[in-house]
Amino acid sequence: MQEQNTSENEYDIVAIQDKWLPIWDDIKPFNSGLADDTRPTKYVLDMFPYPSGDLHMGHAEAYALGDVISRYWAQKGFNVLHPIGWDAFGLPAENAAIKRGLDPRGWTYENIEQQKSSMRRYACSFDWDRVLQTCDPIYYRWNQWLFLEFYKRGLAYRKNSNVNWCPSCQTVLANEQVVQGLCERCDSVVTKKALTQWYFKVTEYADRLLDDLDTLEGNWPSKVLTMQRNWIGRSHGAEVDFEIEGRTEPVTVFTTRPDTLFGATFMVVAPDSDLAAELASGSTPEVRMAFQAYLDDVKKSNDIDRLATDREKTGVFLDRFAINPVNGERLPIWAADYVLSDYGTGAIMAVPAHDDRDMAFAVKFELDVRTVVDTGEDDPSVTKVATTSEGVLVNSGEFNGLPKADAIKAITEYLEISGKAKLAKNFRLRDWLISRQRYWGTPIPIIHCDDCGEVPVPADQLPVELPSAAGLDLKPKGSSPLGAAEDWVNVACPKCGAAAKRDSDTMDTFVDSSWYFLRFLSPNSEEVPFPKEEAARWAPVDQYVGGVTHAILHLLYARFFTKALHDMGMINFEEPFTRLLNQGMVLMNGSAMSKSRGNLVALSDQLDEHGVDAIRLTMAFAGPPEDDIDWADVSPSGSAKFLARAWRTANDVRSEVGVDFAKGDATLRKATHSFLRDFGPLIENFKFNVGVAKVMELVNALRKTIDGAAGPTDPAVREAAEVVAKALSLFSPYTAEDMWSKLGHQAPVALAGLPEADLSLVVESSIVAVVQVDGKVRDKFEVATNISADALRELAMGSDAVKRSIGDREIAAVIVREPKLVNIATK
RNA sequence: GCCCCUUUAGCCCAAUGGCAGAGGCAGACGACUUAAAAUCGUCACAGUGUGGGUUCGAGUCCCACAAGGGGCACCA
Repeated sequence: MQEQNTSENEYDIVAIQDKWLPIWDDIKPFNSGLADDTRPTKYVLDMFPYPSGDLHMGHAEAYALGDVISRYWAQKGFNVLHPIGWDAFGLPAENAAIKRGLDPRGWTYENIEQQKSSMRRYACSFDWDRVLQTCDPIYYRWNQWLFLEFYKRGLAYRKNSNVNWCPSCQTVLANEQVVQGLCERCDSVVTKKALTQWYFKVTEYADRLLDDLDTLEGNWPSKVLTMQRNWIGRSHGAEVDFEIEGRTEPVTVFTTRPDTLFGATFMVVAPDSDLAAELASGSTPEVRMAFQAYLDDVKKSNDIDRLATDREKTGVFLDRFAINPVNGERLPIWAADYVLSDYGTGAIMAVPAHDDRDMAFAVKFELDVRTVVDTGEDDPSVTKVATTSEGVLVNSGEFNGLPKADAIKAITEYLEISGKAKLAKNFRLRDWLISRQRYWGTPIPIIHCDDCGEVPVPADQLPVELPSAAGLDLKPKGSSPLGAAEDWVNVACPKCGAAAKRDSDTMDTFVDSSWYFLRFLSPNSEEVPFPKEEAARWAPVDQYVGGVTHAILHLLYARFFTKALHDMGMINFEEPFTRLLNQGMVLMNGSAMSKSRGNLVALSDQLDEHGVDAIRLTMAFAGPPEDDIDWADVSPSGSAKFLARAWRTANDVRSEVGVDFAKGDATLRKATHSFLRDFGPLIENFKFNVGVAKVMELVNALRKTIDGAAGPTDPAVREAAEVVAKALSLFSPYTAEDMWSKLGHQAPVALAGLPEADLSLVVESSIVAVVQVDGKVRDKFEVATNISADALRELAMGSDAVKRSIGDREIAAVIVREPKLVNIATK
């Protein structure tokens, strides 16, 4: 048989892609910045990519899912801001540059161009007029501006502290770069080093960062909320002052269990604290030597040892004594590394009977155990197993008999009168170390002058641009490569004019990503980081989409920035991301894709083989978006097959644009409108996989109608095909656009608008009712949907099958749920 | 060690406390074809990881356990 015009009748995704991409470039359907746009606004944001190489399967999933949401709101008539940019500063660019002897700029911008072109092909609904790159001076000058605003307010400060140090890379590492105590890049054992570094005072916002998580409940994954709560880690308790023999000032300890004060049998101080050094120095020569030896040991230890479970407790007795404020007892003071110098006050009261760690220590060094809370369990002073649960006080003088909560209150209040205690809280959260001794980042806009100290770079001298990397040795050597850029680093002090030096550190790249969502509102402004009125119009982000790997750091830092900017009067909201979706990962045969595992699937190969639309559809259809996708379990060729099937239906329609749908086949119209009823809520609740299944269902119904009695001229066929094209545009925009065109419409289908369901077409006049006996189905019959309970009960009781099933048993109850169900319970 | 999530057909996954199956993959069969591919169509006795409980009724709620995944882990 002779084939007809092939291009007309065969689904050719490559031709379709080539046809529509330039047309979209021309008509810019997703331009969000038109002045006369009166549509309501939505801000949908995907976490921006790091430009390391081309896009991979993980990007493909994340951006496909974000695009479903963005395109959905566009179809619902919203002016959607859906921008994209690049998180372009950072170590990988610098390392690649070192390896190849190139400027990180070249590597970075090449990768950005590569990703940009892949993104366009991938047909995300981005507003391409709002692109930003954090390594552009026009972007990072505002990092510097914000840093200086923070500095003015005391939110940016410099301090000396013990930081993570990789002896091989010769650089400070962020906490997230330390994996199981090893440097993530070279696997060297990470040590601690005392360095003066810049910090952002995140802890000042600890309470608000914690409390405001409640406002996100239901809109963020509960897993992320839990992780943030744990990370901030607020504990309530009391600070209690202990007099120290031979010392004027008392030592304050933080405890969450002031109710156990009578059970304190010793005190422990962090060995690396000033207090420990001072107490030791006031002790005997033997103690001083023992302490110094212990301190050296502790400093040599690393996180691998520290984090080992079941680790033996170590410590050294300082031969000094504290006085228990509740009973005047002398408590020996020990230095031990299970007490941290940077949490609480670096000193604790030890209550071995009711704390596992104190008990382990007491057992090891044969210290007293005194039970002061009766929990009903065996006596810890006998068993040497601490009891930490609720109970009533014993051995606690006038407080005996009080339950835990009351005792905490009573003892704290009792000590408060004499000024020896007060209620207190502590956080696990630490301030954010933002200095990096690296080249490829935002220079810190501070000048160090011998006379004036830290001098902020005046605002009119921003940006402090990164000098060219030419001639600089970027290899890590413990201090920033920028220090060697003589022309750049040596400047006159802005205050006194004397010779001074620029701060040569750069900022952590998490600073860049902490406020980029606001920069999209005016990515090229040289006047302001973002205009207040634009922020009021668009922000906060209505829907944020990204990986759960950023559950703590990025999201916490962005929340901190948002609160700080709020307090600076720049924005009128306090949470940056109203709703959050964490998509899963793309795996291959059960594990993360990697070159070394040999299970890498190249996105570009997949796109070449199956087409963009099929890959995007597969991502959405694979399962719930937060679940991982195992690429071995899904079928991109099946997706392509479905798309061809859907596309063919549009090709088969034989009626004119504007035909009266009301005259169409009732069965198909019902399918179309129940689809319309179900689809929106599914997408809004992130059930994209179910949404795709519903489109498939509608396509099946449509196919059946075209091939059936109603045929391709039936108006309902056109109605259904148009709905399919519009719905499919969220997942597979090329195919949808081509269908829309075949149906006689102008591009873009993306803005054609999903109609509301006509529910009158969906209502059933009759329904199949089920009769159960003791929960088992025994009969069913068709009844009117408006049947009364009595009538339904009557029908059910009259059924022969039901009677047979009941037999001669006595009926206990008849539950009627009209019009669907009757359940007869027997005795 | 503590906390959280998941467990439904060979596989991926649906199912407001009310007939366990929406959709897909793989498979079987049929139509079309000389044949195959493509296309169109037909085909599902799994009793929902295990054991208890609540209920007229449980995949769904509660408890315990198991397996898999994730988070936290000397934070006083």
